Amino acid sequence: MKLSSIEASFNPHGLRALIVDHNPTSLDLLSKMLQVYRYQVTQCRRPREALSLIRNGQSKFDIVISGVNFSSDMNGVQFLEIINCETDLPVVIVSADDRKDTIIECVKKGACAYLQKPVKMEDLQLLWQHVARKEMLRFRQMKHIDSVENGEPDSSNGGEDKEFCGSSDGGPVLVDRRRKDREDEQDKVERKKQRLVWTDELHQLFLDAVEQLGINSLNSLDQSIKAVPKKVLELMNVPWLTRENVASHLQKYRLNLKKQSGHVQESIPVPTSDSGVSIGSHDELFQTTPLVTELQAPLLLDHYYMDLGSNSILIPNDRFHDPDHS
DNA sequence: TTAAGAATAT
DNA sequence: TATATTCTTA
Repeated sequence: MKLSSIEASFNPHGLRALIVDHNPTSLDLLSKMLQVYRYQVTQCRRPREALSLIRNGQSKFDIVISGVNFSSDMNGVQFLEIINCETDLPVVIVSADDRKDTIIECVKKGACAYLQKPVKMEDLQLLWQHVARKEMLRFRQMKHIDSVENGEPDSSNGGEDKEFCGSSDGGPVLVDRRRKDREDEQDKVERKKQRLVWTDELHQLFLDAVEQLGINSLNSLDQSIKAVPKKVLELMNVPWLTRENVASHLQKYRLNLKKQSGHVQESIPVPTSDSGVSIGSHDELFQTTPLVTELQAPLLLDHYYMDLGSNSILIPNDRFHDPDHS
């Protein structure tokens, strides 16, 4: 594993989060909030369900976000214990319980963070840090193991990779850390970063922004800076979108404008084939898209008007800044 | 030093 | 082709 591949986890995009909460409403709310930052969310009502999801390995996760109070079943602290014993997934506890004892107990049992309800967007945006931290830790461990395998001197333990651990619920579990690490590494590679898809909703926001700014000045002689990526991005107000995303889209948009206006305007040269016939017709995408009504636009506009109950919201304008890009 | 816009890569 | 990334310029 190279460091660069670790750094791929230095942002929330595509991180697979398993969220566990007995209350369907807060489960749903948390899910929506996480999706704003493009976490891949799996919901779960009961800890036991969550455990079997993790154990059967069908779906992999990068982080677990759990409540503490569950009506029946096992409680959150037990759940936390078991997960920590069987896996090295980072576990974040979310609860309205602000008693110091509870918090301390959770941290003692291995919670990597304890978030007070109501959860803030900023809290969720930063959860990737816990995944990254574990990732780097694993990296160090692996380097260590490899050096032991290569017969290099080792001052600490004798290269013991197996851990024996009892669990209150399913009997003892034998974990081969080394094998698991390899699997997880493979897994990490498989977590491809998502390629942006310009959905109708997204494109409509783009169009709205461009329109507000005034159609771009095709030649830069026009002093009033109009539809430039940064401005468009700001107006669109989609937290996970990057300037580069918009720039790329804008480039294509302008190209298509040019093509289309070629039919009307003489001043702008139109690409022609050998036969002198104008080539390149319209691109569907940039034809007049039907206006998206609030009802029709599900997730995306949801982000705009999402009501988080207590204080209505909210999409923070300061987007996450990818350190890779700086 | 930032960001726009073009060119190029995937 | 659509989108991402890199390069050049301001």
